[in-house]
Amino acid sequence: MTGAVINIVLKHMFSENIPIYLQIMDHVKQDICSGRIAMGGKLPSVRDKAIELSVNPNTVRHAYQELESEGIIFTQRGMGTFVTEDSNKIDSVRNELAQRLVRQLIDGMTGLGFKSRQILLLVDEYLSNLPGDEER
Amino acid sequence: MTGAVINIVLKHMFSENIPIYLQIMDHVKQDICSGRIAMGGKLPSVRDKAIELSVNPNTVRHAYQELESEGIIFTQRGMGTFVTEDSNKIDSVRNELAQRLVRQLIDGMTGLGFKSRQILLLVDEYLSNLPGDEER
Amino acid sequence: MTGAVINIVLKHMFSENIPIYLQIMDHVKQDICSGRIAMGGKLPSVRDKAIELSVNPNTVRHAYQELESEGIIFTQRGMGTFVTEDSNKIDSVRNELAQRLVRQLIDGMTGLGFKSRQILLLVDEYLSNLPGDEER
Amino acid sequence: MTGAVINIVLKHMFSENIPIYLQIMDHVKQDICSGRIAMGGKLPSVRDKAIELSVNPNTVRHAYQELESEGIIFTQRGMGTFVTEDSNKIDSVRNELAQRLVRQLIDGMTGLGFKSRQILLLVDEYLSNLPGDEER
DNA sequence: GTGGTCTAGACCACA
DNA sequence: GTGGTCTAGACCACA
Repeated sequence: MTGAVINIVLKHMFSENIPIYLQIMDHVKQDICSGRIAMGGKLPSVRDKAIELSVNPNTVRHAYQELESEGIIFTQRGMGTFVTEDSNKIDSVRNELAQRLVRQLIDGMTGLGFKSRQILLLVDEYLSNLPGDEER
Repeated sequence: MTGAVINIVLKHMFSENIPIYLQIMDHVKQDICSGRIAMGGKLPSVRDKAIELSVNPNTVRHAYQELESEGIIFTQRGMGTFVTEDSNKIDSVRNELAQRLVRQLIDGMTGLGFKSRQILLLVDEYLSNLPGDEER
Repeated sequence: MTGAVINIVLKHMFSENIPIYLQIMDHVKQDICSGRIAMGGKLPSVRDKAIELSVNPNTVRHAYQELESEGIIFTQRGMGTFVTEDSNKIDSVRNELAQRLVRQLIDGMTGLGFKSRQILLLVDEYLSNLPGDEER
Repeated sequence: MTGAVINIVLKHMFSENIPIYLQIMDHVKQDICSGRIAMGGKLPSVRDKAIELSVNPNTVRHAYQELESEGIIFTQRGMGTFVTEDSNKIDSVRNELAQRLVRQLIDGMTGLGFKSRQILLLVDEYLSNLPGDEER
């Protein structure tokens, strides 16, 4: 009754407007493309991943299923879920994602009225303020 | 009755996984921030915009209402919808959007394992392949 | 371009969520019931009232028509619009309005969990803070 | 085909001239401020409330969304809608509503030509005729 | 013509 | 089951 009351509903860290299962898919793809999970390596179980992300297991399952149907991961009965060993596949995923990101940036910035030079400058500036990243 | 009938359903050009009304909001913001719609200027009517985008009027209205609640546009009963005349507001929207775009790019690329130098190179390359844009 | 820009869209003083023509009706009723416009007296023309209220003449006309259909005012071709001379009519309007106001207050306050004593206190307090009103 | 057919369309109990979603908002606020729904408690689901009120679910959703944007309630994906746990928020809502009600009464009655003493008398009289309300 | 509200009904993501 | 988005279409208030 006395003192400040704060609403604590600590949940996952996903952006509100994109389906969570899609965001999980992107995360997993990043883990694979960056090598954080090796080719042929084992993914966390649906259960564990759900706990890690504070999300319902169904949501993780949905993401894994989509990734499987895209051929990026595969499931082995009773063993778990694994990254494909097709390096071409992984490369193409990586390229697609990178393409999409760059296109989004430039389409968006152009729509806002920024010129090429200004876009490059802003990106450079933002990168300069990043911590770490020794080997630039 | 005779011969094949082909149903061509030309529809809007929206990305699949983000609510349409949010994409409309971003488009309108871009129109405003780039000056394509002047400060204080009149937006297309809900109905017209809906036709232009091949979308239900309710969806456009949803977008306009959100924009109004963000203070970027305002409505005059029976007269239409207009861009705010508060230039500070517009500037801050522009900055927010630019920030978001750059952050998305860099977070995503970093997650994929790209280094700063590579990111800048890719952006530069993409920009070089753009048509027009004389005054870079 | 420099200095603060303020959005001036000075318009009528009506509450947003109730049709303007209804609010005009209530205002006219108050003018009549309080005697500010005498029984049999002449109302401002639609045109003048519209200007006074910064409203479209159609809206005032709508209000006047409704009032006429309620028998509170009547129109004389070429002469203008006049208050009824039926004092019973006016009394009953006054009672209806007063009833409605008191009921709204008490239903609302009760819904909020206020007790009778608290309601009276709040009303009294509010009245005490009113300016003027010598002859209480 | 034989005999008279009578269509009885039992509908909600809303006043005609105020948008239904606003009336729902007020009702919910009253439920919260009076403690009929506890702080942090769960609101009826959109669907249930719609059935209870004989109203389209979209209308209830509209009301809930506005209440959420006012910070009085919040939504948890797939779980439901809940009352804020910020007691200050609730207090301020309660005060605002009470203020509005009292102001409406007094402005209206004054406009009708009632004096302070008369207003208090009428309110008192109305309260005396209420059933129940032991603990006045 | 212009925005605002409402209904009916479908489909989706999440728990 | 729960909220969110979207379509199709009707009717209203206001200018």
